[in-house]
Amino acid sequence: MAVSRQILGQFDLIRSLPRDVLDELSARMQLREVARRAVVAAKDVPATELGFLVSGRLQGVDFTVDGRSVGLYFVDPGDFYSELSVIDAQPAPEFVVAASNSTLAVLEASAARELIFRFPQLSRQVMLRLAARLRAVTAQRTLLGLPNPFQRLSVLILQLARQGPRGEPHAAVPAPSQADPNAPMAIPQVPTHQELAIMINASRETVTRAFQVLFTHGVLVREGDELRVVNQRMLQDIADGRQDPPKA
Amino acid sequence: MAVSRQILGQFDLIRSLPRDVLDELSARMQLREVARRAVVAAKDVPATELGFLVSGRLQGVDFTVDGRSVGLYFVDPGDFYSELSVIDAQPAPEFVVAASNSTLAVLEASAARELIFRFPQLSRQVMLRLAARLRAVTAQRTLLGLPNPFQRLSVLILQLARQGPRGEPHAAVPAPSQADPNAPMAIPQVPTHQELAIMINASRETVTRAFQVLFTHGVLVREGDELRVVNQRMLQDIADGRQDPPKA
DNA sequence: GGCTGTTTGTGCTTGGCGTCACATCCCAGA
DNA sequence: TCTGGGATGTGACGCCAAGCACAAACAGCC
Repeated sequence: MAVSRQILGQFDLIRSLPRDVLDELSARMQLREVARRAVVAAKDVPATELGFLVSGRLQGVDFTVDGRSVGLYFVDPGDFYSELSVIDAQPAPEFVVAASNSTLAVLEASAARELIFRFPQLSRQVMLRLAARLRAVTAQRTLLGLPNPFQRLSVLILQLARQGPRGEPHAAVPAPSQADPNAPMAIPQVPTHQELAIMINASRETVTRAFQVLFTHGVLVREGDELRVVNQRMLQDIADGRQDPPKA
Repeated sequence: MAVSRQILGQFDLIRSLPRDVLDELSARMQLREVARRAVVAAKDVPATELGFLVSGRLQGVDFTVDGRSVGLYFVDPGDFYSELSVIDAQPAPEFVVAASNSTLAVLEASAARELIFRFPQLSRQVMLRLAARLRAVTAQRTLLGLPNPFQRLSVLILQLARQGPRGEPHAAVPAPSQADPNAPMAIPQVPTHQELAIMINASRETVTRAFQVLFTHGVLVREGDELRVVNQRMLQDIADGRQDPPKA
């Protein structure tokens, strides 16, 4: 077998398939090792295979005109990737690179497509994944549509604090109205100012200065690697445009 | 029957289902008339039904903080809508309103969900729709990430000229590298400067002024309702950041 | 410990773009 | 034909944020 049944069992997507199908998959899939920084799936090229991450970590990234990279989402072991390009056979809109040394199991695109549509359970999961990504990107688009850098940063902080540790842009973000305004919020692994700046389409210095203001107003507190949101209401008010960003 | 078989036959999505399923659908679906401007599906609320447009026209819209509406996509007769919220049972990220008086056929959400996952053919179509929307939104996000308003406008013009008459953000936009640089490009129904301004996150005046520059440099020509792209290369160069926007 | 590269903080200057104001222009509808 | 409302064009002004330059803090790593 090219890929052991044991490994296939790691993946929610295909775990529960009938034995004979799993056997065939096992034979047709390929195991592959990639080093950190390796490009796992190229942009602007239709994916040739659907990938499953066995171990390590991948990241969806894109590049701005000036060559900076923008992190879009992470892929963790047990997850799959390249599903968009596989299902519509169009060029991928982003790169997938290895964030650390990783082991992949890949299945040829047309076989993957056929498999996905044959089993409703798979269709369902892939569809939910697409839906989650659609929501995440929509949220990003809304954010970038805001006029004020300060406002964009506020929205981003709230988004990051709501969702898991590092990214999971796939996760559905609850609407502001649903969020408990008293729940303590924190961002465990704060991205660098530079990274935040790219996400909100602003300069690094602007982010730094905005943080200064938020610190001095006691809206945020830095605690080691963690960023705590102390005054969530104020942040929300700025994000919603109900309140102007404090000058200093 | 609540909805005639004849009407169901209009919809690619369900047209080819078995007779007995169609009969059941026919009985379970509801026909509804809505007036222009009516809200067909609300934002931030999970959809209660999957909708099919029989006649008229719908539009997906969102609102900015200052109350302006942003057109996201259109729904034409034969299309369906609210699929995102139906399949993941989460609140809808945008409104769907009637762009003109319209006739809808609706199917209760859980029934729709079950139907979609029962027939691979439906899964496939819905998935392709989601994929197309994901690509469209991703393109928008990329566009808004560009630093220069002039650059953003150039990208938008190229996008609009590539795709159909009025929008179809659902349509897959070919990558720049694939586009024939000699093919004459045009935007048949130019949106107003105000609308364009919102799409690229700039002010109306900035759009006007940018157009002036493009006209005087012979990059664009206005021809009645149509906007022709004369110098596609220059537009592309500006869009890709290879060339600075001309000052005047 | 030192050394090097990355991240953060801050002042200064400048240009770009948002905003206001008003003049046209265009067209639909009375 | 006139008229009013929306779309467009254009000048003037002010301010915000980008960009540059550099200092300081910090993290690895030998």
